[in-house]
Amino acid sequence: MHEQYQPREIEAAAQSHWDAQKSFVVSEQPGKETFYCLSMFPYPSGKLHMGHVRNYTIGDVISRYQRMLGKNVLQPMGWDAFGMPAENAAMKNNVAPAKWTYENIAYMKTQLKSLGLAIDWTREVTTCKPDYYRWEQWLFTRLFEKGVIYRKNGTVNWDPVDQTVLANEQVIDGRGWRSGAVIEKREIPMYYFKITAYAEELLSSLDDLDGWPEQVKTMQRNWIGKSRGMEVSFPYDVASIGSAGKLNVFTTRPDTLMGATYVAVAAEHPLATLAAQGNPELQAFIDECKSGSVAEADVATQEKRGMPTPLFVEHPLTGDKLPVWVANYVLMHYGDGAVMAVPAHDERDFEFASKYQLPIKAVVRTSAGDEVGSEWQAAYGEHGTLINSGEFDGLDFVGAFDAIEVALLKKHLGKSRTQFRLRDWGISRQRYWGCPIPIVHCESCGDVPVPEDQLPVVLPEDVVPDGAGSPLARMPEFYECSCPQCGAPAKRETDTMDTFVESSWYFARYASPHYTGGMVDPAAANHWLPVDQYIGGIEHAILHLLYARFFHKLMRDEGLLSSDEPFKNLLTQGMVVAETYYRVLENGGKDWFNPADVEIERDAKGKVIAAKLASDGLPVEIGGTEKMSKSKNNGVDPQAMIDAYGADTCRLFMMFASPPDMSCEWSDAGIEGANRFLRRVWRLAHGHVGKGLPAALDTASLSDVQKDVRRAIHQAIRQATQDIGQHHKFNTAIAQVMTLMNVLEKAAQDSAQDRALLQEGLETVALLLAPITPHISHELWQELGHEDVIIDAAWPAVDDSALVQDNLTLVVQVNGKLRGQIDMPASASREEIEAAARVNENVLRFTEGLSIRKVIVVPGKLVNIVAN
RNA sequence: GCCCCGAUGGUGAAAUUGGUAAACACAGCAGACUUAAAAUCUGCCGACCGCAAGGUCUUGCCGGUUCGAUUCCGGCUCGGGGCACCA
Repeated sequence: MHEQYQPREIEAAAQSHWDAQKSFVVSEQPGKETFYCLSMFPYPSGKLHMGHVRNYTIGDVISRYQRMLGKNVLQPMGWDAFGMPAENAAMKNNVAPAKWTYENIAYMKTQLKSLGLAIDWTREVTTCKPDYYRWEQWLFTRLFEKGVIYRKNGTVNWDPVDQTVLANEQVIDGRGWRSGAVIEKREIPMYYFKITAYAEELLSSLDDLDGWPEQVKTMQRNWIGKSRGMEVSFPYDVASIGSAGKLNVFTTRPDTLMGATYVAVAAEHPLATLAAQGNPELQAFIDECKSGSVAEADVATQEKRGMPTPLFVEHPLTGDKLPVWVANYVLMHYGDGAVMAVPAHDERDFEFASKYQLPIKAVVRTSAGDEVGSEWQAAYGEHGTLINSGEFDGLDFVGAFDAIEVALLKKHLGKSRTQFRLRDWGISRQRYWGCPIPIVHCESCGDVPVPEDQLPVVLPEDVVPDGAGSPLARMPEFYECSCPQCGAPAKRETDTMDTFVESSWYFARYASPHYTGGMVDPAAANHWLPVDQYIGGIEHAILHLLYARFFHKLMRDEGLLSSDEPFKNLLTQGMVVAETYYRVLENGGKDWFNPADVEIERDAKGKVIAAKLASDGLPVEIGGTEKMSKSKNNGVDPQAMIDAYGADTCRLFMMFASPPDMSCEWSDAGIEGANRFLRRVWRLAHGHVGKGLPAALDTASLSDVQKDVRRAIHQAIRQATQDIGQHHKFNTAIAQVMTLMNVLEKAAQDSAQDRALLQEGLETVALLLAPITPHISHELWQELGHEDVIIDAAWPAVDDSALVQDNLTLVVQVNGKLRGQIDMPASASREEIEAAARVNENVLRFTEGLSIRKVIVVPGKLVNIVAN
């Protein structure tokens, strides 16, 4: 055993052993319990970032721990390889997205391997390869025929200068990021997944996901947004329009119907279009509403504006004339693109009505009273007893809901309805680097799905996009084809699919990644699925996880697999953040400096007081900790850290810095500390092994001091097992091992028994660290005299007899304040504990002159004496 | 704007069910070893008062429940994630 800890050699040796033995290649083994551990696959952006290192280390710790519990563990990896960054890189460097992507994959794969992850690389999946996406196209055609996919118009960001559709991310302050042109909303035909048909199930089966964080389930429930309300129809004023009709709205507050004072429609609503005929002013307003991005955050934060139309509708119950307004806060795609406005009981309506002097009529008695003042109060939105509502006066919410429904039904002007906030999933993208949509447009046959024997529709890989629309739409060799049904000349669809589609089913493909007979081999899929543990960033809490759940149900309904949900347990990891440093430029912008180039100045207590740039010695501003990003230039390159300290040190630091679901702050000093700890472990083991391996431990004849050491060993096992196995709190598990190391380093090494105890201690350290720092543990295990390898060793078991303690220290409080401690035999009764506490010197001092009202004894913990 | 989450020493954090706030580290300070440096080891380390024993205060802010609140409840402030074409 080498005297120094040499991570480079140790890690290379361990990794080549695993490679040679194919240690992490798994196959279905009937009868052996499976554990499918999956980390969200990366987008091959160029090189690994710290978020990847964190994600994959967490997954690896769980995988290796489960393997030590004796399970058949599957941990696969792949590449979410389609997406916009490849097109951007292509435009910047004049290189084809395919080439750029494949090169990135090759490099990032070497990086992942250097982390020593227990991955079955034979199952690698790359979503931009035809053998993957052909099954996505196959499913598309099946779903299209079933009607689960359909075509309708959708709204997109249109850049009028570049003549192209932009992603929300590419719209900055309402303008195109490259052209600077004001963005317009434009309607184009798209394909949609009918996810709303699964809304009810996506909602209800959340209740069965016990292994998911409550927070994520809440977000999904709110996103799906099931609400019970009323569909209400407002008949048009025939005379003023020259045609009759009904304006339909949906409301969750039909009890406030008698307080509706106007109705508002979205700019895209047919009624708005109708009203704008021969009304240039209104038309101008509608056009203005069409500028800006389609992102809801932009729409919802813009100033609420509106314009009256000359139109009126009739109140369905009173027959009163209500004016029709066009308002920019009404969303066309939610409900019916129109709302009934009750300014007295809805904050947005209140704001709008106040701005445009529309009437406000209170119809609910709230905790704020019967009146509505000039300032909005939260109480106005409460449920309460109806007032000013004619025959409905005095009814509560439920009573009014029912009575108003009866009244509306009688007039055929409304009925109760369940509404979802969830919208169908539009997947058409006018982009090149994505999976082609397998549809052929034929003049006589319409939209024809590409037959199975003609799949895949292969994406040409030698194309360099230029940012002006989709290149496929300009490639006759791609789009010219004949109709699969009638054989006439036809045009292939040139849109590609949303990249969320690929990431919605990759977890199933890993079960049978090379299967050529279908999307998945049902036997393999059912063997491995559902995923036992899924790990990824919290930023995916809604969209990706909802789409993957949806796809799983689609595949189930195709008969491809039998489970209802894809991910049994979910762990959402926090972000990796780091300090930022900048200087303000003359133009007011900021110049960001990488932490690696900045020197820190501290005061006597170690508090950071200033920072300067190493290269010029001049001060820089400290910008606070933020998510590692290119824009803030605060990224720390994991490769540099692995090269300098080794993978084990990086993994240990990452797992120790904070629990996985919290954000994790990068610290150069912290990684030094992690490295120091591994060197300490190595040094202790080296000293121990150098003296020859000891004989077996005789647990029956331990001295009190030796019992203390052994208790420390088994306390560490107990705690670390709980922390890793149950709570995924790797930071406290590591702290336990550190505490154990502190004990072992101080323990005697004189007698054979001492040395046997140290052997047990060091084996425990190696085993408890094995999932976290697998390379050093691999090496230590051999040095400690084991023939087998540590990845196949069993996780250590707690010897309860080692934990027994004869005496306990209890805390004594007076009125909840700590006043002393008493040592008591573990067997002491309540009465004995209370008696001992009462005569404690400090307790007597603080209870002098007071009478004791109550004594609370918490066994094994404390005594609280209540006195006054 | 809407939904979700978070806030504890100089720093990262810990605290089974409401029961000793600050475990384990990092940084810092003092010392040992060394010709020196590195490495390593030992001690101190929330704030304030005190020679000390000890005391008072302290978990973003305000209030409540409780013998006892970092933990539960109500109301704020600030920070983060998501908002359907970033992945």
